[in-house]
Amino acid sequence: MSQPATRDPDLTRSRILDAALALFVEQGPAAVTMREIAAASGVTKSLIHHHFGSKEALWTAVKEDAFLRYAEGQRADLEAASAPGSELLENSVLRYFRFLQQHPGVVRMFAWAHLEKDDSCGEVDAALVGLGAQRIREAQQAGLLRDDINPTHVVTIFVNTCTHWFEARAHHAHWPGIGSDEEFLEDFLKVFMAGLAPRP
Amino acid sequence: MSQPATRDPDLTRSRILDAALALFVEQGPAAVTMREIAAASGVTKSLIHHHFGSKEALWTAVKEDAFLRYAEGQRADLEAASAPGSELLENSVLRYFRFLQQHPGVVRMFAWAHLEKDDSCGEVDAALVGLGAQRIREAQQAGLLRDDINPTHVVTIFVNTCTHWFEARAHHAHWPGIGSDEEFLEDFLKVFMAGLAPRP
DNA sequence: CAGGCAATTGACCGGTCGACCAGTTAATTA
DNA sequence: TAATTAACTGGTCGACCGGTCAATTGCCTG
Repeated sequence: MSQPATRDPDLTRSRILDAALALFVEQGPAAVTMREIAAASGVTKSLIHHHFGSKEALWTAVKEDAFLRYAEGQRADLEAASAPGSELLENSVLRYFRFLQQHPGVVRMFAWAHLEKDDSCGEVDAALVGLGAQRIREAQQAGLLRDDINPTHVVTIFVNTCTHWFEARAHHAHWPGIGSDEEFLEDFLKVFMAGLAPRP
Repeated sequence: MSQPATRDPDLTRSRILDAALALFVEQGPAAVTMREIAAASGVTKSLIHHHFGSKEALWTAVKEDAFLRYAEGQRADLEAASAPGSELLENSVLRYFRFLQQHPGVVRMFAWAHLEKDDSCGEVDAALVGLGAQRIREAQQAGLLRDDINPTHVVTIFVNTCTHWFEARAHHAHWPGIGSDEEFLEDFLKVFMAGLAPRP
């Protein structure tokens, strides 16, 4: 454990956070040891305690960091996409699906947090969901989507479907006749969009 | 740890399995100790090793037992419901939603299995999904449902939505405007059924 | 009723865990 | 440059982990 050329506590902190994130996401908080994290981040175990206090506190910091980055990425995506009206929802689903496809760690992170009943992670995206729901409400008022559905539930439906698709991938692989990511996404979008079309 | 009135290895085994299931579901396999399981099941730690060999083997046995009971319950439900045609799908969704609502442990059990990439649990319900998909295919051929959607994907969509609803309950609680179990179920069914209605 | 065998026990093992602490080293400040 | 503070290290602690083992107990069979 040779000393770094120059001391940089911020860099050290982020190195620890990165290594811890990778291990926690993969094995879950209970299965990871401080020794593993120390080895993976090239730092002594004592130094982790110095910076974060305890394993519990480190896990909390890792979660906060990860969810913050997730929320920022999603918000950037959401604000960049200013396509108006009817295609906005379809694009949102597509964007969210692609995001999870490219960030499998995020899905696992949420799953660990849910299992330990950590509801703090829900606060980070409450604003995002609120914003999405608002846009859906506007589309409803413009007559582009049926208006007898709670807008928040519209968001919840596609978030649940997409998230669980990636969470249970290995499980679903055994199901007869199941298709690829692309085939499933296409089918889901067909059903979802048709289900939300304005009623005659 | 007084000896039981009469020796009954089968009862002992099932007592251990029950106690282990409760603890594993609650805390996850890595966080539970053999000593906890022993205390909860009123049995010595050595006896658990005698009957199951190791913690790993016990966890496997617990999963097999739980998923088997799950699959049996679902199959019974599915066969009992012989309502023909268009209402069959809606009833399936309702039945699945109610089942998860009444068996929160099942949701967590699947989540733990998914996180450790255990795909063996997917084998237990492959047959169920196949059966469900077959019924949907029949409804498609009878013109009761649109036929341009993969029937397995139809099952996957509602399974994902319902499962994740209960898995992420605490998380969603922070989302603005979100409704109760009943309100969400109603909205989902509206979108889902309308999305699957035959195309004009 | 004798004797074999599985169920069951409590004591014990080596190993690893998270945490702590005294000491050293480098940057910062006055 | 002297003093102060914070980053960083290696060693160590008690607790607890999963697993083993010899000994005991009760059931079943011949």
